[in-house]
Amino acid sequence: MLIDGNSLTYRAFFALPTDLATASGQVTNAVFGFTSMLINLVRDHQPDRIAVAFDRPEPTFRHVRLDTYKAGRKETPDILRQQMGLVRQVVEVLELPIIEKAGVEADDIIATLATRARDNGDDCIVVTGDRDAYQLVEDPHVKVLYNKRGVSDYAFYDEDGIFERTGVKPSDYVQYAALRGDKSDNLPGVPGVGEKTAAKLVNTYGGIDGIYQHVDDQTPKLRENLAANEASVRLNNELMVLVRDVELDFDYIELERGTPDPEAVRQLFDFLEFQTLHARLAEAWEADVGAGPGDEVIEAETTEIDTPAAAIGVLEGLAAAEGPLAVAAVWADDAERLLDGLAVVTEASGGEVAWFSAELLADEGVVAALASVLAPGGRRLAGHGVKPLVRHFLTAEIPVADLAIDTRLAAYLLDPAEARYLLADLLRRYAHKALPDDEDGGDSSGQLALGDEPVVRSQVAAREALAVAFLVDPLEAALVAQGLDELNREIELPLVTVLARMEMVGVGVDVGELTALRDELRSKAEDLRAAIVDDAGHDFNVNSTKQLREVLFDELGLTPQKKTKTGYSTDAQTLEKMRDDHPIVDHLLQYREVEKLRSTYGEGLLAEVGPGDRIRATFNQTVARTGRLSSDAPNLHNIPVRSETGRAFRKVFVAAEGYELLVADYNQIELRCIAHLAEDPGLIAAFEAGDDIHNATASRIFGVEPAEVNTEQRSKAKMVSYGLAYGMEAYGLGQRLNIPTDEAAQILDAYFDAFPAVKQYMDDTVALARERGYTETLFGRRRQIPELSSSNFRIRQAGERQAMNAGIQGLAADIFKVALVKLDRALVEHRRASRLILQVHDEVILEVTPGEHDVMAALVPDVMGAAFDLRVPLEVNLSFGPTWADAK
DNA sequence: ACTGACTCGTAC
DNA sequence: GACGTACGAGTCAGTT
Repeated sequence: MLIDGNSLTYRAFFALPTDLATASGQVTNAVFGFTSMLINLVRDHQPDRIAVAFDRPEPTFRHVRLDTYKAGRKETPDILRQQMGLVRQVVEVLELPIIEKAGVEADDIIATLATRARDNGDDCIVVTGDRDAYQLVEDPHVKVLYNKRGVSDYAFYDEDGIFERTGVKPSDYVQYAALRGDKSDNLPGVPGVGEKTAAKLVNTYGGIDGIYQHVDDQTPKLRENLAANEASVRLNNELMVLVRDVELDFDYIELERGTPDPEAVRQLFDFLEFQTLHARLAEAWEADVGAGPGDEVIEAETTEIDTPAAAIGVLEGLAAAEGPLAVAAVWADDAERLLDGLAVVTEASGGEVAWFSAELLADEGVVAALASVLAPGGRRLAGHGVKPLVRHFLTAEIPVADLAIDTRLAAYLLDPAEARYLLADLLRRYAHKALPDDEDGGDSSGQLALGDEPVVRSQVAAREALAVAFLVDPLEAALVAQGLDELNREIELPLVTVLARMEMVGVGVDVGELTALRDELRSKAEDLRAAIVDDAGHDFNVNSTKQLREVLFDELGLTPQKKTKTGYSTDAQTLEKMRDDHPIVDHLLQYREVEKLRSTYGEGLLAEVGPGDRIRATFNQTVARTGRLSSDAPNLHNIPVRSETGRAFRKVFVAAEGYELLVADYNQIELRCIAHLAEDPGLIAAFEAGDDIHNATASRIFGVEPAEVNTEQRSKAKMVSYGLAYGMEAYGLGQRLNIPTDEAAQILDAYFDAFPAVKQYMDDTVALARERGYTETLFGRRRQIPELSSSNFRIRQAGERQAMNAGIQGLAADIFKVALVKLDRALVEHRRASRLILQVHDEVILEVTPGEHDVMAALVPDVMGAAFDLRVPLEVNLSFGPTWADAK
C-alpha cells in the first residue's frame, strides 16, 4: 500500500471544519482526517508493506520544464501547513516508513514502487486523491484506491473501474488528460474538449498522434482549437506521465511497519486529543499502542466544612500529613482579590477534598490553624496559578513556606509558547486522567460559569484541587527530564511570592495630579480634534482609521506613502513624511499623542486606582515566551518616558507617606548578555573598560579614535546595538536611521567585522535551534520554535529572529528574576521596612524608609550586580526621589 | 452585548 | 518582508 500523504491531508483539510481543534487552540482537522483514513486503510486492507509518500518543497523536473507548472495555486493556508508536520509525526510515531526525495514528487516515487511491485508479481494499492494515479492501474496487480472527496468517500479502481469513470483505459489516461487539461497543475487543455470529447478522440484515433493525423476530420471549431493547442497538449502529455524509474536507495520490499512505542503514541494522541481515534488505532493495529481503557475520569468526594471547630480539626489533621498540599481557590471577582472559598485535598488516593468557605477562612482560629499548616517546615502549597492565593494569604498575614509546585508555571516552563494552560489539558496529557464534563458547573474549559451556586463551585474547585494533586509527580518528573527543575525551584517558584507581595503592596498614585493631568489632556485633545475637523471641512471620527483615510487621501488628495492590510497607512511614521503637505497632518500627529496619553494612561490608570490611592497591577509569570514578566490591569511596563509630555505620568507615581522611591536599573543588560554569550573579545573589552559603550562601539565600527567619534556615528552604533538582539537587518536599520538600505548594510557589515564573534553567535544559535526545535537560555529556560521548520520563507525568517532573541532576552530575564528573588530575600531576612513595589524588565522600584536609605543604596546594587556572573560586569544605575520621574 | 481582527502606540 | 517581547484603546464587522 502506497499512500500519497499530501493528497490525503489536503482532502481531509477541506472536508472537515477548522474548528476541530485542541483545547489549546491547535487546529487538527487535517491531521484528524488523515489519521482516521490511515487507521481505516490499515484495518481494512492489512497491507504487508506500507509507506506514506510526501512531496518535498524543492522544484521538480516539471517545474523546470514548464515554469508555470502548478502556478496560480492558492498558497497553502497556514492552518493546513502547521498540520503537515503533525501528520508526519503521526506517521513517524506509528513507525510507518516515510518515502520522499528532494526534487521528486510523491506521485513519481509511488509510480516507481508500484511498477517494481508489478514487475515482481506483487499486488499494490495506491491510495490518493490525485487522478494522475489512474495511469498506474494494471490488472491484476495495481489498483488505485481513490479518495473522491471528504474522508470516507472512496472508490476502488481496477482497469474496468477506470474505464467506467473516464471512458478510457488506464494506459490511455495520460493522453486523455492531456487533452482535457488539469486546472490544479495549471496545465491548460484544449478549449471545448472536456472528459467526453477527450475520451472519444483518444478511443477513436488511438492517441494524440492519431488525433493530429486526423485533425482535419473534425468539426471546424474543434479542428481550430486542437490545432491551436497542439504544443500544450503534447507538453501536457509529457508532464503528466508519472516517472517510473526514480532512483531510490531502498526497495518496496523493505517498507515494513515497525513497532510503535506505546508511550510515544499515547503522548502524541493525547496532545492531539484524539481519544476515539486512539481506541480505533488500538483495534486496527492489534497491538499495544498505549491506548489503554481511556482516561479515567476523576471525581472528588467533597466535604463541606461548616464550623470553625470542624475546620480547625481538619487543618490539624492536614498539618500532620506529608507531601504537597494541593489546593484550588475560587474567587468572587474577576481580579481574583476576593476569596470565595478554598478546596483542599485531604486524601488524594480516595479523592477526598475539604471545602472551606471564605467566611470560615476569615475566622481567627481557622487562620491560626491554617498558618501553622503552611508555616515553614510545614506543608508546601501546590496549585494551578497559585499567586492570587499567595497574595490572599499574605494579606491575611498567613506566612507561606516555599511552594511545592505551581502546575501552570510548570506547564509554562515546559512550553512557554502555549497560549493557555488549562488544568484539564495538563491532567490528560501528564496524568492520563480526565476532569468530568461539567454539565453541572463550569464550562468545557474548566472555568467556572457565572451564576453558579456555591455548592457547585465547591465541587468544581474540589476536582481542580484533586487534578493538581495528581499532577504534582508527573509534572515534576517532566521538569526534571527537560532540565527545568532547578529554574523552577530556585527562581520561578520563589518569584511567585515576591510578585504576590508586590501586587499586594501596589504603587502609590497622586490621584489629584493624575486627574488634573487627565483633564488637561482631555481639553487639549478636544481642541486638536476641533482643529482637525476644521481642516477637513466636516465632522468625522478622527479615531477611525477608515474615515481618516477617506479624509486624507480621497478628499484632501494627500499622497499615500505605504499600505496596510486594509488600506493606506496613517501611522505616525507615515504622517511624519506628509507633514509639510497639509496643516491637518501636524494637528493629527499632536492629537494622536495627546489622545493616546489621555485614554490609555489618563483614563486607564485612574480606572485602576484602588484602596489607599494605590495601583495594584498583576504581574504575569506565564505569558511572555522569552521568560520575561508581563503586567496588566494596568500595564505598568509601558508608562511613557521618552516624550516630555508622556513623562508627566511618571510624576504621579509617588512614594507612600514616609518613604522615598528608589529606582535601580541594569545598564545595557541585553548587550552585556550578548557580549557574554558571544564571548566577543572586543565587546567584552569595551564593557570592561567601563567607557561609554556606544562611543566605544562606534570607534571600532568606523575605525576612529574614541575621542574622534561624532554624534552621528555614536547614534548609528547605538541603533545597531539595540537592533542586534532583535535580528534586525539592513532594511530595518536603514528605516530607523533614515538612511538608504545599502548604507545601513555597510554599517552592519562593519559592526560584524569589528565584533566577529557576535555574528558567529547569532549563526550558531539559529543553527542549534533549528536542529533541536527549541532554544535554551543559560539557565535552561526553553522555547520551542516550530517556525524554524516552516516551508514559508517569511515565517522561517521570523523564527530565526525569535531564536536569536530568545537566548538574549531570556538570559536578561533570568538574571533579573534572580535579582528580584535575592532582593526580596534580603529584605525579608533583615525585616526591612523598605519594600519592592515595581519591576520593568531591567528596572526595580522600591519604597525606602529614610532610616534605610544608606543600607538600600548599598544593598540593591550589590545584590543586582551579583545576580549572575557574566564575563562582563553587571552595572546598576541607582537613584532616589519622591516620584518615579525624579528618581531617574 | 459580545468577540475577534485590525491599526495604532507605549515600554524595554 | 524587512525588529524581538509585551498590553491596551478604539473601530469595525460579524455573531449571539
